[in-house]
Amino acid sequence: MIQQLLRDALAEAAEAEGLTAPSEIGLEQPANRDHGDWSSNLALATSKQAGTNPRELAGRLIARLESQNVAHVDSIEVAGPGFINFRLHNTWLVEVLRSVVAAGVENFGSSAANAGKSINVEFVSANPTGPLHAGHGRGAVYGDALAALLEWTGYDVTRECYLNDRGVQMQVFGQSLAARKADEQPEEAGYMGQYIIDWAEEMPDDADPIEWGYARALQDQKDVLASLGIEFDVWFSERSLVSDGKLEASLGVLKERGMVFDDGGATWLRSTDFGDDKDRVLVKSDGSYTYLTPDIAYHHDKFSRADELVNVWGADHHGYIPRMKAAMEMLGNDRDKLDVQITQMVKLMRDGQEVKLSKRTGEIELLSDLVEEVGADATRFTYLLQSIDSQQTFDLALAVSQAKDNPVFATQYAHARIRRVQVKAEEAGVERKPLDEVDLTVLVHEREIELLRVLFRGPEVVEIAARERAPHRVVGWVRDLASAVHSFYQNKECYVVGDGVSPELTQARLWLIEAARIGLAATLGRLGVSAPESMWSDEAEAAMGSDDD
RNA sequence: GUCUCCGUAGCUCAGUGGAAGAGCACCUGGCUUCGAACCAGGGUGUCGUAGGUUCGACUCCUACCGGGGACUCCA
Repeated sequence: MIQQLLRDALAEAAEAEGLTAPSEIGLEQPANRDHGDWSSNLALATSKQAGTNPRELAGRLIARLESQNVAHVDSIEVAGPGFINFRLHNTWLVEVLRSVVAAGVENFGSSAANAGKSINVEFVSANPTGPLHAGHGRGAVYGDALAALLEWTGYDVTRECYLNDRGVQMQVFGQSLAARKADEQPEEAGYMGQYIIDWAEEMPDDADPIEWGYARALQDQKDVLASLGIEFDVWFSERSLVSDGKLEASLGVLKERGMVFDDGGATWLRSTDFGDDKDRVLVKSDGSYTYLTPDIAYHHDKFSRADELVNVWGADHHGYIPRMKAAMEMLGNDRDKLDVQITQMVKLMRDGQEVKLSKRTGEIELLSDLVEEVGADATRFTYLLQSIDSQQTFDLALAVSQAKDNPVFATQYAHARIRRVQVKAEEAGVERKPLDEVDLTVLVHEREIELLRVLFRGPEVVEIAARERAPHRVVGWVRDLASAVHSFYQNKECYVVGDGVSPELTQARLWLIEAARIGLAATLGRLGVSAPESMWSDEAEAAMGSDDD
């Protein structure tokens, strides 16, 4: 690995200067290529220790480095306030290509960084009282992609969805269905959406509105999630916490430990003792539980099943975090192992107009409508485009655009273009020789180098994205890769097979595009987006074929 | 009032304490379908404001300004 090589060399140089190098020597690929291929801040970090200014120290370190004759290194220079910049021969990128091909689509970007650790990712967890809307979609796709990212880095991942299948809202849901069935308006606090009217019509006369509605809603949610390729390992029922006694058990522990008190006929959790801004009611004065109580039992149960927990919640739940963390701490769990990711709101735009998501008014943008309109790939990719920390505008027109200003299209198209070249090469009778027999050092064109440089960054991006819980970083990277593929493909000096291209160059470029294809297919696959063979539909392709005649 | 997210190019947004970015839009040139449902160039910025920490801050800390969201014996 090139970084290790350079770090070792830097450490050796520092030692020769009598310096104690930092445990992790700073080394990065500068954004600006005028600053070389790799850059280290070692001199800046140790100049105080050396008792000299960074630039002078950098000069001394460079003299040491030059005498080491480090592999791949072409030249070293001091720059800016004291950076040590390395310029490398392209030979180091040949190793990148080999490692990508060796990993293949299955293993590209994967690591064992978190091997042996289990993690539970809970997401969606929408009330089973209605269909999922477009706002839920963001959390659903984010959670699923995050789970994939975590698997990529070695975690044993459980995808889990919590079902709030008991309590007040289920009663209200059942009453609303029953009211509509009787052609009446639901009571004021009831569910007003059009779907209640539709479902009430479907509901058999003798059905229990709550149980029938629960099954109906759950199936509806499962169907739309399946259409997005999302499947859960565990559907966890809130009712089961009551029936198997886990709710009473965790409440009992809290009582035993003096974590609750009675006031006004209600039972309160002393959450302020553990960082919450108010105490919270667990058992209301009418004897019923609040939403929080079973949820505490639920999270305590999850802690018994996984080393780490991730919750994906909507922005309206952020205030809920301190009380849950407080309760987990009271029950003896490590609050820092509960990681809550908050997704900010999504605005849907169609024809420049905002589409409202309000459940109350019934003006609801269903996730199923969204998927039907733009397709599963575009839905997933678009949701994943930007950080969940910022509000998102989801442009329905852009998501289906068949042009490169649509990031989904541009990225998939890059894969299709590579496949087309590969197929054409085969049709022309050009066979790709085994990698060992191919001279990759002929890859020196700027477009080729750029492809390899992007590919090199891939695994590191995956690692950062998993740590930061930020799938959008992988999306950013795969867009960069696609862009590099398009630049390569469009460049007339970069034909893979052609009259002016030597057989040696053809072989090297066949492997180059295969490496790029691996990067695209592996990343898109993990994000749950397809890597198509062609962007044309079968019919369009047939039509084009006949045009050639 | 308290908590929280956001504030970076005209717009939409990336940015891991290290030397300000992408796409779109815009301008210039190219492109008779060949691998062009385009290509090559061009950046226009007090990184919301003011302090602080640091050799170094878009990044960390504090306060303030502006916008979104949340505060319940609701879920």
